[in-house]
Amino acid sequence: MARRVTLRDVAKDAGVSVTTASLVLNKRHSRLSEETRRLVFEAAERLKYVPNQSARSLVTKNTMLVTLIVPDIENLFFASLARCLEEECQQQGYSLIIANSDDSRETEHALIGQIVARGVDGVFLIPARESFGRLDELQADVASIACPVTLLDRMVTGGWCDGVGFDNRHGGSLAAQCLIDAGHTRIGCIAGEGNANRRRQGFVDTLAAAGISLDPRLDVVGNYRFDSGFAAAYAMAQAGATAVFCCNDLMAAGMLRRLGELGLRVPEDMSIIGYDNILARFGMPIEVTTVEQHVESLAAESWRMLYARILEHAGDDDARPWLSEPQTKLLEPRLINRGTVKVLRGCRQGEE
Amino acid sequence: MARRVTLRDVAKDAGVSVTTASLVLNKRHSRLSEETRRLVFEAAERLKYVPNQSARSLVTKNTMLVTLIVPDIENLFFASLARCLEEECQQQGYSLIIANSDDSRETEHALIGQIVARGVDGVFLIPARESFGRLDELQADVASIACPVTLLDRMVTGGWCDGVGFDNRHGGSLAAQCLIDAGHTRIGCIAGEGNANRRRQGFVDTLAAAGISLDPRLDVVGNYRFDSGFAAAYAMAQAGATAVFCCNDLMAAGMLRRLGELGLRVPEDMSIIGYDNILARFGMPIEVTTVEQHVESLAAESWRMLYARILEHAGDDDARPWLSEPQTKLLEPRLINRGTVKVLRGCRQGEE
DNA sequence: CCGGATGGCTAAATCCTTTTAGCGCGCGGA
DNA sequence: TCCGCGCGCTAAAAGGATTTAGCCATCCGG
Repeated sequence: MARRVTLRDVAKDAGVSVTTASLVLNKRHSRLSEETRRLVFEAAERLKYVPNQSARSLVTKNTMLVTLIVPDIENLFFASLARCLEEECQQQGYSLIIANSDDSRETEHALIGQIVARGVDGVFLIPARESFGRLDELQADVASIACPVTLLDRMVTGGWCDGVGFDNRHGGSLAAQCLIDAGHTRIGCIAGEGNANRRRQGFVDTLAAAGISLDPRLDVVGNYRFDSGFAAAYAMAQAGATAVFCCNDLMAAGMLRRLGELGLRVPEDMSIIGYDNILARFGMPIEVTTVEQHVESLAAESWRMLYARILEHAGDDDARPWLSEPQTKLLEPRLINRGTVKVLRGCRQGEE
Repeated sequence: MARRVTLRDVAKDAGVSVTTASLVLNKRHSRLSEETRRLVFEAAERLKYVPNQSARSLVTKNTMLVTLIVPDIENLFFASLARCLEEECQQQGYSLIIANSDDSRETEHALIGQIVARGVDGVFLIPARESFGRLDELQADVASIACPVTLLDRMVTGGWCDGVGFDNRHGGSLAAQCLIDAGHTRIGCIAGEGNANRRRQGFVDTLAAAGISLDPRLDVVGNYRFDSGFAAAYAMAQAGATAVFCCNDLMAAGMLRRLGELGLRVPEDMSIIGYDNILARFGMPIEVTTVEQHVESLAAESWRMLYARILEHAGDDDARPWLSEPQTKLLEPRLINRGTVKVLRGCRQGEE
């Protein structure tokens, strides 16, 4: 293969030393004449010089690579997140390696091993579900990574690692408040493991504060997928719920569909609140009142945090910087009203 | 930062030369005593040695990185594909960098520039929509890449570059045959740019061969998204179609939903065929007869092709290997019957 | 006229591996 | 005795950048 153009070639062509060429091209022109700079740039241009990233990494010790470990990119929320993160990284010249842990502790462990070997500059980690109960293993793995790590969306409040996520309890409470304000009292909820459960918690607490309790028959466990919303719809309607809080939009979509099949109208016969506001991004403009998690913000905020760490890390010769004082940032979700919550007669509030 | 353990450290610890250590660890034990090998392995183990990939890349000239340029990872089909490709690559020890072109020619161009700079070992490229009409630019970009490139899903039959995709015309023809066999004659189609249009072509041709023509009012242009299926449903029903071919499942889902709202039953009042069979992977088990594109096969096949090229490429000192004779592989889609096509009375075929 | 500062540039060291070329030794055959 | 060979191992080069230390003029102030 025709050898690639090296810096030496450029230097020779420009009639200067390799050092000078490097200095010019990296804009480190401490004291270089305009003339010399022009010569080097022209030579580089003419020869179509592209620096060898491996060689550069070898000496600068940064690879301009960031890894994202995601449980499953085939999850709409994570797909969106990956998209936004990639954009953020790209803007600063970093490339994003994406790897799926498949929610498996073992796979996650293996991937982290690879990361160590490859020596990336930073890591976004969305812990696998299987790591929830195996915190010590996860921590050990993270500790073995020689570059900054930021936890995303899950397990972010541990305080042992940088983390950015959403305030799920507060999101649940927003949903509850919306239903309370609309005068609902027979309310259902379909939750699920992890964050969904936190949403449910905020939801339940807020209802309780308003003197409303969740009928156990209306308090079901979902799986974040369309089918569990679909499956739960009938029982909800049967049990006489007037409103249901679905802990993500996909379950809400399943429920909407099933209700439609059952001949029930939303919101006339049943009010629905979803969570995520992710469907629209995928060309599925399901009209449902929902608690939005602004993915762009999550991506921007976490990159900001990781990038800052990467910069710190570069200029240090001692300990792991982010072990010093891990940061946690919780973003606030926001209710988006799309009219699938019916205001019950005689229960209007706030308006005269 | 505590300097990472290098090969020199291992060698010193094991009491051998760096060369020997390298030889042992890379399993190139041409002629090394069992004893020496043990020593080196133990030292490496003890010191937790991890080779520096940058240094290795510098000399071996391969980075163990593969890039996937995808128009938009927030497209269900591409998300699935990315997932599968990542798995394939991972298995051979390669990491996958994912970058979104956003269907923009300019972004694609910029990304390819980065690829050249980073020097990855292989590239999966799903061309941006904007590149469809600017083939020469795309070709120039691809030619500038110094490693094997495989086109995926789009523009794969050009013959100027390796490519793997599905036979879209044939897929369309499968859909048509299904409807013909069921005795439908007033048939609608919602297509779209690119592959959808190829599917439509196969569909139309096969219908024509059976003496059926598509009413122009029933021949609409979609955008691959839920909403365009949703929007087209009413017109289809109005115009008296008994069956509609939706060129992807998302449009089929939109149509199903709208038909439901209109009080029309599927398949009793309207038969529907989708395309992709992608929704189930995302937890949306929409029951619709569809033409399946087996994503795993696409991923496996394209990785096989790319990997073979990477191996060729490694051992060559001359021309670009894949310029010699580009390969094209078309995979066959498959009809999955899920009962959303009604067999019209008096038109049964094949069964007695 | 001299010493020191400064401007413009470069030689050489360094980063860490892989890989090539070959060294020294013991042994078997001539 | 000597040659050649295979074995086990290693010194040194190569790979392409960044970075440190410093050289040589010129210029300015005293």
